[in-house]
Amino acid sequence: MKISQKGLYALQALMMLARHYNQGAIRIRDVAYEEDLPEKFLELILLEMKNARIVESVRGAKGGYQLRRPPGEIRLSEIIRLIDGPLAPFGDAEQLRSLIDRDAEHRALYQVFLDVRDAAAKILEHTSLADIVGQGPESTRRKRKKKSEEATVLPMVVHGNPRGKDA
Amino acid sequence: MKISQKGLYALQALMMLARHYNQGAIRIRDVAYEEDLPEKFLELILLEMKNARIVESVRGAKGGYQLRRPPGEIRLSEIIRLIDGPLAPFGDAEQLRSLIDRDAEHRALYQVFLDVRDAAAKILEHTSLADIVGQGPESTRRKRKKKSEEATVLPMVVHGNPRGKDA
DNA sequence: AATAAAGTCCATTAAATCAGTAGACTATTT
DNA sequence: AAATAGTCTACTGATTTAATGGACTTTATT
Repeated sequence: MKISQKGLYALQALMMLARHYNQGAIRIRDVAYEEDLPEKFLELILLEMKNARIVESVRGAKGGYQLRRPPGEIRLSEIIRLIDGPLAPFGDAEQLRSLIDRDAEHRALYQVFLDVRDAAAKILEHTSLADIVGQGPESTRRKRKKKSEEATVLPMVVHGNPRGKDA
Repeated sequence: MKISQKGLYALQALMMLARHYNQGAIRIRDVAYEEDLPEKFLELILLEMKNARIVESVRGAKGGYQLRRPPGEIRLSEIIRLIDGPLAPFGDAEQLRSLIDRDAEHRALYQVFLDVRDAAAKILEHTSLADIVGQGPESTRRKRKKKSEEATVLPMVVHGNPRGKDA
């Protein structure tokens, strides 16, 4: 799963609306200004999220957008799936399961893809907007672990990473 | 992280070479035929993997490609990073860490992205070609868990998935 | 030495996706 | 009626993706 610029904008916009939850409708212009997003592009994004019933709009003067549900009930997985599609790194979970059944030669590879998607899903299904804006009372998310176990992910040693990045 | 068609081809090609490890050089044509990949495209992919020192080539008649290291020492993360870039869903790990430091407003969001990338990295760094072709003796990978705990990832209930896919 | 086999390198391309922008239209408030 | 603000449709330029084609180089075999 890759999160596009558009996906990031969507998440930022919703975080802003979450911060202003229960303060009535917020104008697109204000969301765009506060989060520094391209206004016209944001317009399309909010429209899409309205159609997906994540936000609702108020038209006309004094109009704007607001969340349709409390921030604690909007999970990141929902937003990301809407804007950027399935969480799986290749295809979607359904396809992968089918390939694991049918394609004996590559079964193990697809199983790894599915494991990756499950790991991502586990995190993103359990994290809500409330968890990532300062003040949420209802928390979907289990607390971060302390600095003690920030284990580097590379116990296998050997050969190193040929690019400097993403170690 | 998204795995492209090209990335999948790369993985399939390397699985094939892993299956034929220690059998000398295999022609591009044979890899393409056995894995059903577009031959000319595969040519570019193998060249790229040669430059990354994952495979080596033998030129001229009786030439072909072979792995440069045993299948147990080639991790999926290495291949995917080469072809499709960083494992993080947005930017790379370095960037995310920097954003977590500098962007107070969105810190928690970027931390979630980093958590997702760490989860993917943990799986892909620990899985080698040997783990996903039938016969590998050296296994990098911890065994799959049994059918008992195939836990569905959605304990939060509520609202359901608006698309039918990738549940 | 000639030929065939095989990888290498360079250029091009059609289609899709991405990241917007523009403008006319509709609904609501003042 | 005027001003405000969301809605909808269309377009665009840039980039990426998934290839293809063809000339060139290297090596083995005859």
